[in-house]
Amino acid sequence: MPAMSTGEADGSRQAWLRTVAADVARLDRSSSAERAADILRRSITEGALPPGAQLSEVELTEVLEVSRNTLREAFRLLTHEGLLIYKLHRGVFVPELDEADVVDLYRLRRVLEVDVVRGLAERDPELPDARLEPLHDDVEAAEAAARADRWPAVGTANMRFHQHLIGLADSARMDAMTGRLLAELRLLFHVIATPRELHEPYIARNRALLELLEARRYDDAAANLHQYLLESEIAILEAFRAR
Amino acid sequence: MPAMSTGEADGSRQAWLRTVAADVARLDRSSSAERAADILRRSITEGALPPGAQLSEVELTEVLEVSRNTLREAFRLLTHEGLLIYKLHRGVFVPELDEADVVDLYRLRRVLEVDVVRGLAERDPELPDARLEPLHDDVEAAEAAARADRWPAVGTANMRFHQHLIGLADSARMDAMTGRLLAELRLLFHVIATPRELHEPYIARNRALLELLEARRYDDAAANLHQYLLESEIAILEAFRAR
DNA sequence: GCTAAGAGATTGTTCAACAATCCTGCAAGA
DNA sequence: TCTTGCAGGATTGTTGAACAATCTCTTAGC
Repeated sequence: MPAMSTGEADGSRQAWLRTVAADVARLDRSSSAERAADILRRSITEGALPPGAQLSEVELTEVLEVSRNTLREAFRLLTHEGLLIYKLHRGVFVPELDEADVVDLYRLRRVLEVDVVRGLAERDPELPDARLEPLHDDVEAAEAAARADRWPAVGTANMRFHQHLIGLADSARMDAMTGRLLAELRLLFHVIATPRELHEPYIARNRALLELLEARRYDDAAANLHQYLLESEIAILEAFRAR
Repeated sequence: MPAMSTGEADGSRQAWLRTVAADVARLDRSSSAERAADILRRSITEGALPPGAQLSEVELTEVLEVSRNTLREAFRLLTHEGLLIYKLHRGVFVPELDEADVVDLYRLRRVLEVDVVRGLAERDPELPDARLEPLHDDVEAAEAAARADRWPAVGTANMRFHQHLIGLADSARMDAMTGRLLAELRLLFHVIATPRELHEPYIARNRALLELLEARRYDDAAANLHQYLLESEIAILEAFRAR
């Protein structure tokens, strides 16, 4: 640990400590179970494993080159993210979400995200512009992906935008909950036939929301987001019924 | 499956199917890992395993009479409930929550619980009085436990009251989140010396809240609950600093 | 007193085996 | 034809032992 003067640079030193801690955590996360979970997570969120699919233990031990016990630990990890469900003595399956799940997920998204934005008003001075940069990057990533006609990437950028939005609240538990909610939401997207119609509207709405945040108009932003999520829920429900 | 006329009794048949499904789920939950997790969960929430304690694998395999693999699966279950934390190559520990965690937990409680109560207004007709009965039972259980000077039991009844309150929203995900939040909250209670001073105020407040709900005065109930949780957070923070 | 090497303990992972449960298909009976 | 009961095979649940990787604590050396 390098010796630094503690007075003026204390804040930057804290920041540095956090980045190092994040790096260490990233290195440490190299357990076989979590690596296997990473691969399965991608397969599920990208749709290679469709809802309702069963994951065979023996088959996956060969593909992932891990033991059955380690694989089962990976299953548990994904189970608690909502990406798999366990049926005792029958195996693990990719969940099949229905309309009630859409309503449930969106209700929680509205509650959490709107509260985060509204809560920003009370601590405006603490929020430097730099905190909004990740959101900015996500918006531009979505716009770039749309120009390249890569709609799944647009969806991914949209997810990140909302995850970063929640991140503004500095609440570890909200971050974790949102991670789960968005992962489950991705499960829904795969049963929808037209990704373009689904994801395109979000691009402009995210940018509009970001501009309200940058202007520090938090109440307007909250109202905007509330309406945004209500309409988004309706759109998904409709796409879901039309599948 | 008994044959029933599908016309008039369709609603009650659906209800019956749900109760059966719930019974089946309850029977199915008998895996060794989950049983071990149940025992450990109680030990942690009741304080037998204090915050900071390490759980040795070899020791617990003997006590719980399960293999190391099964025990580790139980650890994973509890890890994702927030009742244990994994440190790679070092083992599992009971988390030590600090003041920031109190603030975080209460922020989420306020967001979720207040939203549930406020949301009841929109579906008042669907909410029969019977739905409030569990809350009623919890209030009376708390009052009885207080008369018997059993303050930990008062705390348990209080937790159940709030879990049942969330349950009114019929949201499986809110139920799960609340279960986690309240379990973590219990972790905090054990570092506080005076359970009576901590739990006593909740008894009357819960009853007052219940009466507002029974009177269908949802907005008043929501405002009451919001203030209730704000003050409760302050009380816990003070007790925490004074430990 | 401080640093560095090593022994011992603990966790991470694998493998093979057996028990318990589920699914499938088939045959017997109403 | 439809239901019921019963194998048989396949899959999951659990165990125990073994070895590798990592951490912790003690001890030796400066």
